[in-house]
Amino acid sequence: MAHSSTRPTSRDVAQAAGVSQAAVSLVLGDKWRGRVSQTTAERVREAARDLGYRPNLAARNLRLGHTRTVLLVVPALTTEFFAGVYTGAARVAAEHGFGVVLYPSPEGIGPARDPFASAQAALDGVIASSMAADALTAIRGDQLPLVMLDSDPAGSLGAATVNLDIADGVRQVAAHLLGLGHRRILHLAADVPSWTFEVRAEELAAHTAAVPGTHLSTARAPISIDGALTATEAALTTPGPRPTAIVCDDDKLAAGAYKALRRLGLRVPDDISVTGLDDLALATALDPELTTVRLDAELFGDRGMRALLAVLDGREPESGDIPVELVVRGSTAPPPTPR
Amino acid sequence: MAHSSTRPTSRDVAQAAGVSQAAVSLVLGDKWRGRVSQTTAERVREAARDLGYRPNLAARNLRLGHTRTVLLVVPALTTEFFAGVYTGAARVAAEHGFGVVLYPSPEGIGPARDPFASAQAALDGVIASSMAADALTAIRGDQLPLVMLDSDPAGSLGAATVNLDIADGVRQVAAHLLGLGHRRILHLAADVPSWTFEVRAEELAAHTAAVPGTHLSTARAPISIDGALTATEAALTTPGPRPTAIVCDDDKLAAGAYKALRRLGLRVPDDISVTGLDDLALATALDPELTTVRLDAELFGDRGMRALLAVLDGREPESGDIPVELVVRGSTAPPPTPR
DNA sequence: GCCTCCAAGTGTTACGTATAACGTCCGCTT
DNA sequence: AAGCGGACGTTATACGTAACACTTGGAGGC
Repeated sequence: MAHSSTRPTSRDVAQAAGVSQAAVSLVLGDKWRGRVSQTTAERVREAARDLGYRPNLAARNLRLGHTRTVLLVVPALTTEFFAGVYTGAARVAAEHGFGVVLYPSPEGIGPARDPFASAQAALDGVIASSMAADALTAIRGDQLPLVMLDSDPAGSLGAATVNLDIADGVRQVAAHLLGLGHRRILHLAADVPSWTFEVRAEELAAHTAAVPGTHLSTARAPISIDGALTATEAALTTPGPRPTAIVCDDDKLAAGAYKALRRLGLRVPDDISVTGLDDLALATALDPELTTVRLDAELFGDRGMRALLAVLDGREPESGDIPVELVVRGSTAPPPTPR
Repeated sequence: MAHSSTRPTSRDVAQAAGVSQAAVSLVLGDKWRGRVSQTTAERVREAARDLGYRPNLAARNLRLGHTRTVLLVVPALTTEFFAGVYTGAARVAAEHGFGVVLYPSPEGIGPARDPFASAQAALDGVIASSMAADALTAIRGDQLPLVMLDSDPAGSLGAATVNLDIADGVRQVAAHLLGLGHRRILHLAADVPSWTFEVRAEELAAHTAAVPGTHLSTARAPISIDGALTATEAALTTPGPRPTAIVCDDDKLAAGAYKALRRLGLRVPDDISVTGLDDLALATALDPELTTVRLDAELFGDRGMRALLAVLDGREPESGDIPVELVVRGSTAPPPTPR
């Protein structure tokens, strides 16, 4: 409360402690090992505390040339999945003195092709999830360190990628269903052009084709309960033998499938089995509880952030996909015996 | 690509365009009405484009003394509700050239009492949701403009508040249930010390008490499906007449109640009615679909951000609670006729 | 007794931007 | 003809911080 009503600066602290501004910077920056005496350091800290001093981040960032802030680009915030990714990323960021700002892309906020204008912060790096290639090249043009989540390692222009082992998850689902005896399977696919969903389709096709006599059909729906409802209803009311299992690209689609099946008077799992992918809270709210693939969203964000920190340090990011786990619940059973 | 490999500065642009750095600032800052000629301005813009110039935000923030960045403090990110609040707030922020950084508080990231250290950005203001009083005073101590969401207007130390009209929502639920003939009601309450949940309890008590012969009981559960499951099961297996309706503090609790009822062999809504509050995607995934109170999360964030912008401008924030709407679905019906 | 060296600091500078204050030329009025 | 103001810039400065280069007063070595 020296004289001014504005926020105290390091110079105000220096004056209060009777030292130079440089000494304050040394002490508060913990760089004072053999440069400032114990007692002076304590005096500085006390003055800072008394004045309620907080360093001006803008000035620090300007001086240092970096901001310790990264941008997390996510496709949407309509499930808790990406909230989990954010939480995981933000936790390890905080451990390393970094902050995370979120950019729900692309049709969300602001001009879609300029995440940087919207994220008002100056950035040290970017973690981008399931991003379209053109937006990717725009970011690359900015020379910012970049980590891609859930993206084709081959198509990422050399950016580091961190992926969940979705392929293995789909393999587990296929093995589970085929092991129960299912041979007519409907794939309820997300109608979103994204690498991760292509992987699901390819992997499922490959594994079902490996078992003779298996038939795989596909229905596409936007990722919403109602979208899945109508798509499933349409797929199940076409002529021909009915599938005995529905593999959904995510849990939300599965919830829509449940509703379609109820409308059609079919019972899960007696008449038809259903699987999801994500393991959202939704999965255990359904009746019966959904057999699904558990994705560890927080670990995903965690690994993504660690990879970005590695890139920033010039180190090699840890490689290897994140394992996923099939969680068998009540929505899958052997197919009904034909009579 | 003049000479340096670092990011181009406004001075580089000036050199390329053959003008002074000040002129560049004028042009790019759109302050050149009668100060720079049309043709020079165009030349500057072209040079900036060619060099891929992006202003250094840290330098701008330092010069300007503000950051156009606000902090949004939310209790958790485990449902899409606060994701919606963020989305709404970020949208209007972007429209006004502001950015939003998120701080999931308090047991989440970093040292709980210092949101500012974790949010690495320098801040112009704070929007805080359902916040405990001690954290509130810590923020107030920093003299930052503050808007409180979902908080007691009387206890906010003079900070602006923006609230959903939860009281009216609860009133609508009570009127709906009482109108159907329910007289024994169980309140499945969130076991979280927060003003918004106190309001729900008080309001429900007041409205049921207004109808003679009505009995209200209460069960408390943490906000999770499993927590609600066990609490509901316990409440319904105590001796005495069974309630005919369960009013849940939010949709997630309602999902837990559904599971408990299924275990007990009770049917919704024939044996017992259930209501929620939030209208998450979960509500329509349940069978039967949940009668609940729709909260417009994005509008909530929108109004919160607008209020903060008003405070920053020295204007008076718009007052008045945000209306909510009862959505009647299949989970409520008249109570079973005693026989 | 002189040189060296270290602890304990201080003075100064640069980061990149926005803007206030200042110059200059020229056309036009009075 | 003198002056005046608008168009079109430029020069200089400050924002608050971190770090480099320097100073100073002893203590210790030989």
